[in-house]
Amino acid sequence: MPSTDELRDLPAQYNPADTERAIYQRWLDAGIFAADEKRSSRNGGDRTPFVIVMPPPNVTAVLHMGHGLNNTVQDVIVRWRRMVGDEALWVPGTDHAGIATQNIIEKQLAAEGRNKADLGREKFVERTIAFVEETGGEILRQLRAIGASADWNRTAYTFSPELSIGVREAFVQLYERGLIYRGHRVIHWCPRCLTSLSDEEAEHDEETGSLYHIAYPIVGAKNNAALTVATTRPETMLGDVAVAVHPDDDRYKQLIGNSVMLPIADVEIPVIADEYVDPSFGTGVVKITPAHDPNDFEVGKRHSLAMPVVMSPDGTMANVTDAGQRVPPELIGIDRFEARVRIVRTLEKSKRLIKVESHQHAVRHCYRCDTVVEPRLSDQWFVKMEPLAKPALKAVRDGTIRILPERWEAVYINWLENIRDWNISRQLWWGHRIPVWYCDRCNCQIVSRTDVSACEKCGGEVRQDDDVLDTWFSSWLFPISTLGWPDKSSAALAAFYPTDDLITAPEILFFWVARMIMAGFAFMDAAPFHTVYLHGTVRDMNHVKMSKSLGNGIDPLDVVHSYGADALRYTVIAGMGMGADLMLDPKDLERSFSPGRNFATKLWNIGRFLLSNIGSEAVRSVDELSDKELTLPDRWILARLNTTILECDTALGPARPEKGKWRPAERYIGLRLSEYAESARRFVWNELADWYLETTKTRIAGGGDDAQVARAVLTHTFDYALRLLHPIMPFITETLWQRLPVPVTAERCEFLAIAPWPIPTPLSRDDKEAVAGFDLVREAIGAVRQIRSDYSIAPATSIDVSIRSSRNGKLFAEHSPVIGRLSRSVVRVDGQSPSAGAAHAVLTDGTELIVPLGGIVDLKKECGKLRAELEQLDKQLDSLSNRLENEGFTSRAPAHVVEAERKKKEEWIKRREQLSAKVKAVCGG
RNA sequence: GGGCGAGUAGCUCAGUUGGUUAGAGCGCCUGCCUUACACGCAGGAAGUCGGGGGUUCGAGUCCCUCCUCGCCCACCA
Repeated sequence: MPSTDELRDLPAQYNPADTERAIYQRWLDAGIFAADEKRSSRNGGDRTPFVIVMPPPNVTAVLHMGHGLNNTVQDVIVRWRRMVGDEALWVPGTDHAGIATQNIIEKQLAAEGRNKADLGREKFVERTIAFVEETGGEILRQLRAIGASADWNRTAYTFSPELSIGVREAFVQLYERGLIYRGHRVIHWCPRCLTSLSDEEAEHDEETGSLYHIAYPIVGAKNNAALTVATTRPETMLGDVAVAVHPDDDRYKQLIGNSVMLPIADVEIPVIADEYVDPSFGTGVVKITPAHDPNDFEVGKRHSLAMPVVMSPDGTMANVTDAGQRVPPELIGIDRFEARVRIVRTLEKSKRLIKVESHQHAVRHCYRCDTVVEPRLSDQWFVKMEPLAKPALKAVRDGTIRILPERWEAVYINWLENIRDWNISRQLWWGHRIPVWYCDRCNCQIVSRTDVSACEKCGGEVRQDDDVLDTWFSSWLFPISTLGWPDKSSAALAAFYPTDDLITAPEILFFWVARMIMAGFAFMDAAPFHTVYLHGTVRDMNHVKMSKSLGNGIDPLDVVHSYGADALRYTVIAGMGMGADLMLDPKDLERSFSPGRNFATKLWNIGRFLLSNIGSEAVRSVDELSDKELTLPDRWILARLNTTILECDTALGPARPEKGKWRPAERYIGLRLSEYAESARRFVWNELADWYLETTKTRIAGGGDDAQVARAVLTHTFDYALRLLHPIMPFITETLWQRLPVPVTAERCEFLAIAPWPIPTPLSRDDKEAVAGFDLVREAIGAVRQIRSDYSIAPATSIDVSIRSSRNGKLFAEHSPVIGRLSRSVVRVDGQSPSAGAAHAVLTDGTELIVPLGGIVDLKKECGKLRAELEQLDKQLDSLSNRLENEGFTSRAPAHVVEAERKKKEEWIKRREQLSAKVKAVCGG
């Protein structure tokens, strides 16, 4: 424990930079973030486990506000549960981020004037590993700066050898269950990343394009008759193998079975009938390009059409497969968008272009590089999703899993109900290689958990599939793989799976959250967590999402440096309603973060007052204080503390469902972190600091037994306040708490971070009476302050206040020193009657306050103000009376409402009397 | 095209099952460096609750409709 001198030497200004790092190190040294499997009740220990798995940031990422928000929310919850006494585990980790990381290395190479082909696959992967080793994990180090209390011993990486075992296991298991298959179909292809993408990775973007109407001459028809097709993508027409019309479309019925001449390519293609065609759109005639459009692919399959591929993987025109010489030489090698322009120009010249309409449509883009994706026929590995989706749907429907805010549950359900198979193969070099080997000799395929060096059947040479798995194929296993799966005897898995909360942004609900739920059921037969909390997005003041590329970002480390981690955390938590976006001003950090810093400073100064006035001598325990010893303010603040603890607990809600499933009543409550923060802040600032602390000054200065009581209550209250605030502002609360004098009887727990979460103290006292009593005292102080302000009485001018009270005379007499001190007045109880020329105030209990104003103020002006106030009150009273006389109201409104209105009327009448007395006093006569 | 959310004080947002004088923080105005704190203290101004219609004794809250913004989903080329 620090010496008294040390306590007194608390610097006047709190400087987070001086202390945060050291405190964090002490937490680490003490191992308080490390969870122990043996202590988990699931392994026979005495603590209920509470587990959060961190959404692993990309291994190449640097900390931005989004991470700051996400991880602060997680840390607040984990710290709360740790204090409550759970065996709290927060599993940190990073994601190897296939495409994203590969893109970075490719950019590096490009800057060196090279490309990945120059290096070759092996060298490229080596280089990427080296890069990740050097820079990866930086983001996890940065998370420590904001106080993240993760169990760093368990830091996971989706591409580590341990987690890779799980990836293979998952693939093989699903394959064996018939849920992974190789499919030949049109998928989303990114011509820049040169890989296929899943449906989720190809993002829709609304764009204004053109709808080109093109004439395809009918073969053998007279007068150059033609069918006009409408398309947004003329460049794919070279791959057309038919034009389709609706079978019932009278306009075209008779042409079915005929042929048309495909312009430019100059090949004959049939006119076919297919229900897929919507006669009311465009011309009612659709060109069918099976290799470059998913719908056309289906049509092509139905009609057994050829599927010529007329574009290279990089998006340039070429006769790739089954295309013959459809692409004319002058277009070969031309980029698809340039080809579109040239084709349109050619059609125009040959009068085949009928018209061009402006057209709104959604175009899909690569979620990593924003390139327009190209639908492309290819062979890929798919996961059959419907069987996996079933239990995941049921879990949310039956309350095994809840999603907050509630509205996301509908979005989740809608997606799963319409789920489509998941393309998991990527034509990349960075990622988990697909565990499939091919033997060209006997033409077989081997799917294996371990590397295969020779064909099982013929002993021939084998080659592994070139493709890698979608990054999300490893991330979806994170809750189980980080805990040891597929080793089902893993102690960690037994102790900590299923986990509890999953906290992330809605953007990855489908990418990650839904798939984790499916994986949980598929591989562990249990939901991975019972609560999904989807928080908002960090935006600037124009509501634009913060991003480095837009330059509207805020570097959390800058904020930590200038304002402290606690200020950052407080701002993020207090400013964020359930699921709502968080607005911060990148151009004015002061505006965004000063409230948090100011609150930290407030705490610091309460601490300074407390330590310099109370010293480090052990205080008495509040449990031992008798009712008689406690003063009114003591009882008031203790009652307020109890209320505040309850408010915080209510806002935080139940940590887990009672019997494995959320009951409707509790399903959508809790995790209202901003309400929790606000309750704690209001208590500390507006009750503890503004009122209670002020009342202790005279008592502590007075010495004696009562000073000891004040010391004890103040210390206890601040102690508990620090506990309530610790999850939000861990650094400053720990710093101050470490120096708090401990009650004589208590055992000092080493760290606030593991000190017990407050529970309301059972008070034998009549709380209600205490609260009402001290509220009266506060009201008296407020009344005098109001008078001083109304009459512009300078602080230096001392005024006399007479208090007349029949019922609460004793109360005011007892607290007149406090009233005097806090209202800067000389207070006399049972003073004179109100007379003209005096300010007059009446408290709710009827107590009168009289302040003689002789020579101090302009009474005339004040008189006018008062009369206006009286008039206003009369009006309101009138309308209230009318309501009560309205039979519709008295007969139809519930009795308690009518009763409440009657009571209110009585109160107002009373207030009217008081006000007219005031008018009389000030205005005279 | 389908679905969801939002529109309340200058800004960011609370407003429980309808109950009658709509709240907080920041900002703003006034006065104070009162021996924990000017990163502070005290006092104050400020809202036709997006528009219109309806139900009701009573609507920010329920219903209908329109407007504006945002998000998610989607194989009409």
